[in-house]
Amino acid sequence: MTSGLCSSIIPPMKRYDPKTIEPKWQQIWAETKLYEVHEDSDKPKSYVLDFFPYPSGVAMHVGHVRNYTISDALSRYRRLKGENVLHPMGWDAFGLPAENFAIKTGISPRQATDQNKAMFKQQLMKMGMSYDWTRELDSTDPKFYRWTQWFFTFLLERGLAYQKESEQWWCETDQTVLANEQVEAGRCWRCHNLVTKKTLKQWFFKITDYADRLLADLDDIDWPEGIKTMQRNWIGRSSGARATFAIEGHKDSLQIFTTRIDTIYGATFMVLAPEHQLLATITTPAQKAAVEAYTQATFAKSDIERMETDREKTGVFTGAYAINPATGGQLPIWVADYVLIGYGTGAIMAVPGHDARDQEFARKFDLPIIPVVRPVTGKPQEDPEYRQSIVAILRNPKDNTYLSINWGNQGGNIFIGGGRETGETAEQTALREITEETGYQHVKHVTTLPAEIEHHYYAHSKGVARRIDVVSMLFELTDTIQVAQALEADEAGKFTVEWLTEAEIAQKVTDELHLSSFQQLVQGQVWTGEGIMMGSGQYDGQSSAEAREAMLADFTKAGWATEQVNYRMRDWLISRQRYWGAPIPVIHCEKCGTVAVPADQLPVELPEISDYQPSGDGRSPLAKVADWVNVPCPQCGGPAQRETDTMDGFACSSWYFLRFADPYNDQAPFDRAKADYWLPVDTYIGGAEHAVMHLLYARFWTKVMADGGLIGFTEPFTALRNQGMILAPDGRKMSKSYGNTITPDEIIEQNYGADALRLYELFIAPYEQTVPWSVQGIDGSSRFLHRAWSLVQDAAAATGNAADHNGSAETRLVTVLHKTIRKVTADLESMAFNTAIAALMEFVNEAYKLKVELPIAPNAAIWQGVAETLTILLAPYAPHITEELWADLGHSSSVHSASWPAWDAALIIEDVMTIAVQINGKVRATVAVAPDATESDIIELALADAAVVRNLEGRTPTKTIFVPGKIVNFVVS
RNA sequence: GAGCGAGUGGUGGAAUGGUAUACACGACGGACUUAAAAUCCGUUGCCGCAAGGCUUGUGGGUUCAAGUCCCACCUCGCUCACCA
Repeated sequence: MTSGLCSSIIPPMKRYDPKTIEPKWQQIWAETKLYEVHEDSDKPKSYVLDFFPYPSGVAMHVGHVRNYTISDALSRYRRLKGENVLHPMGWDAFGLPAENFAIKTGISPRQATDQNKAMFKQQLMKMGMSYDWTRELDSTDPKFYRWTQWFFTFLLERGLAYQKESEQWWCETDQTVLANEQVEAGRCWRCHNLVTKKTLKQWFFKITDYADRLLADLDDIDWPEGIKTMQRNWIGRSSGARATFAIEGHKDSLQIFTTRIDTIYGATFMVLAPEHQLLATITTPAQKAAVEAYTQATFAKSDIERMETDREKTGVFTGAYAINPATGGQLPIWVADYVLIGYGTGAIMAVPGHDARDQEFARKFDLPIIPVVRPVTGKPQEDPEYRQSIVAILRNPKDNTYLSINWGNQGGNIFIGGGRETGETAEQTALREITEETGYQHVKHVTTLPAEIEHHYYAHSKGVARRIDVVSMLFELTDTIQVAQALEADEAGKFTVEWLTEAEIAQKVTDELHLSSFQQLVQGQVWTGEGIMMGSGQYDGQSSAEAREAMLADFTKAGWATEQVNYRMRDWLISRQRYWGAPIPVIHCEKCGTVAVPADQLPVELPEISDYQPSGDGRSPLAKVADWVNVPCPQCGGPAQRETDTMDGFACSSWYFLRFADPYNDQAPFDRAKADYWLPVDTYIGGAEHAVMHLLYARFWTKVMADGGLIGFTEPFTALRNQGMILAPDGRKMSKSYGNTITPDEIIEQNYGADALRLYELFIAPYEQTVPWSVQGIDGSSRFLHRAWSLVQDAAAATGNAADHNGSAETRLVTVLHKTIRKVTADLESMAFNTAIAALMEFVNEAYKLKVELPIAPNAAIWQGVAETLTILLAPYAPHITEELWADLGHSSSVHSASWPAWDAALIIEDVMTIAVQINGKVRATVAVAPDATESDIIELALADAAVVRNLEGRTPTKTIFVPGKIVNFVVS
């Protein structure tokens, strides 16, 4: 056949039209139940889960769907690898937005939620996500929240849920209390209005009981380090001591918490939080008015004002004194708002010598500052030589600069320093060194640090390790007359004298001893680090760490101190004064007290109401529904009232991942065998914003369930991955209010289709990186799909089986294909989707070039095999087009049920290797060699290269580095 | 202020200590077209006509060899923020 005839007979190539292909396959997948999974499989299980989304009233944008695209690609890859993949989706649908919408419009939260769910699901369906929709969950479905309520009673029975009257964050706008985690810089996390405090009787979960395990188990899970750090900081474990201080003339004593019991000899006053109960009893009549005025003023301040950290310290003396149990000394007791009632005991011993806040306070109110820890700087060395030494900082008061010596490469800028000679005072040494090294003579002593610094260093110029005790002094220049320097031989000409400003010092002086001297002498900083004890009686000379242990042991024996661990984390406030949540399943009976609703009476269903306004008295709208509130007591049958608070939405998301394992169970929240089969979640994917809330709560519930024998594991999410945010093309966050959102729907509509969108979501950057969306960028993904389509369609349509073809082109094609399989496989294992897709683009580009030498039509057999592999490699990201191509290649089963291809290492070996030739580390030439060329062959070839000869300039290499397959490096002098 | 992360072309980005700038966007040139779009083929870090030289935030160090490892600094992003 001639080519002219051919083109008139062969029908034109089938056009790639995502708009017809995508809905077609979505329907077929649903009909054939392609993504439904069951436990009865001999394949290894894998559970890939997205964070539980809240279906808001605004459609998802391309940033939201990045999360689902990543997890879907991963799920599809794992299925192809032969794993039994659970990949479910559901709705975390309780919450304020739906309720506030109801208040505004009268549309019930139920109705709004159902609409939003439908919209979100529709969006995900159009994206071709491979969820097992038979397991879809809705946390607002009574069949689901029945079990959330069941867990509440489960916690109640175990003493892990309790009720307490306490002051709590209160959002006036949303008319509800908030958990600590939900207050961000003094504002409500939902409406961003300032929050206040309100005293209410509230339900709590005792998460603090699990603080140690929540901390320790972080070590064993594969989570981003940043998230683990945030959780560690949030839990905020600090171990220290609780100590009792007697109060002069009172029976009551003062309890304090400190992590630095070693500094107790340096305590010079005590501070109570303004809310501290003892204040009323210990304040003397003379100070009463002042203290009351202070506390009143404090309470009148908003919490946001009180949380300002750069505020000047304020406080008032109470007139009372405590006795330092270690020294017997008298310590004035002050009240100040920098001490927080919620942490420790709400009272501290103040050690202004070693705590920056206490020092700031002491300076302001002229209280004594006593150092009891000598600073230690530098790294201790073996067998050090001991010397006494000085650091002298000389200020020129005229322009506020400081004299420094620049040693260049030998150590940068330092101040004047030197060893003390026998019989010399520190001040004499300083004056001598200043004159010798700089020639200045007329200076006056300003101040000396009260504690000598112990410094360890290696003196390179003398070749010895040294431990020195250093007296640090500040001098001022009285006039600028200089005499000649008198330098030691090894110092002459090696340094220059420079006058530096404070800002320059911060940049240029890096020596720990000199910088620390400057910070303490000039900037008034205190030493908060470790060191050697002084002024502390029998503990003098011990390291601060040793003293901490010794004192704790001694003081514990003496009966006035005890070891104590404190957590920053508080118990989880679970009650909310809102309608749209799971009712707390509790009934208050006058006779029986607080009674849990029995399991067989669950769920406590939300009544339908028409008025969603909060009741205005700090109770939820449910309080207004009399026939729902008034019920007989489950225990005595007498008159009783239901609890009207509902649960925080985070209760639902603390266990939903277990329900996916067994979503239809009406006897239990889940069957243990099913839960133990599917869980823990293998890969959990979502944004970093849930670092401390959901992820901490879910870990807590999992541990409670494990302790209760409901499951056989203690961590819910083995691996966690955070996807980065997609910003709008303008670089700002996508937001309805900026009008810069881009939705997946509009991109699919513009004929790009879901596959191009999915591909671009993954190609745009590494998945964890924040990146602005590029409107034109998606063209590249779309073009690539069209090119892949043409290639595979050409192969599918071809029928030839040429015997006499281009063998070297075929080898090349197979080599490139197998390299691509290897690269794509490795990249998917590490979720490097962007480079996996780049490798596929390279392969298609290469195939386009090779089909010139090895035409497709007569070589159909070769190209069809290549096309099949390419189609499978592409399937995880572009599930629709690959399904269509797979069918056109003659398959009747789904490409998503195919097997992931393996690569053959033998086929990857290239027939020519390129070796770079370096001279002194610079690439000067490349040589082409056979893969089996020996080292000496290659070196000989390299030395013969014209560019190499020219650059060697007749020199003979003194050394030759050979890295097989990579480089040859000739070292010449 | 503290902790964590990141600085590579015009842009998004690539690179087990071994040929920096893969892949893509954009731009430019060409083919096809009556024309445009689409498509296909090229060019594209900087300086230079070229030979060649220079280049991964800045400065230093380790190494035969540094974007990569070490030290200091600068800038940006995120998180926490008086937690004793």
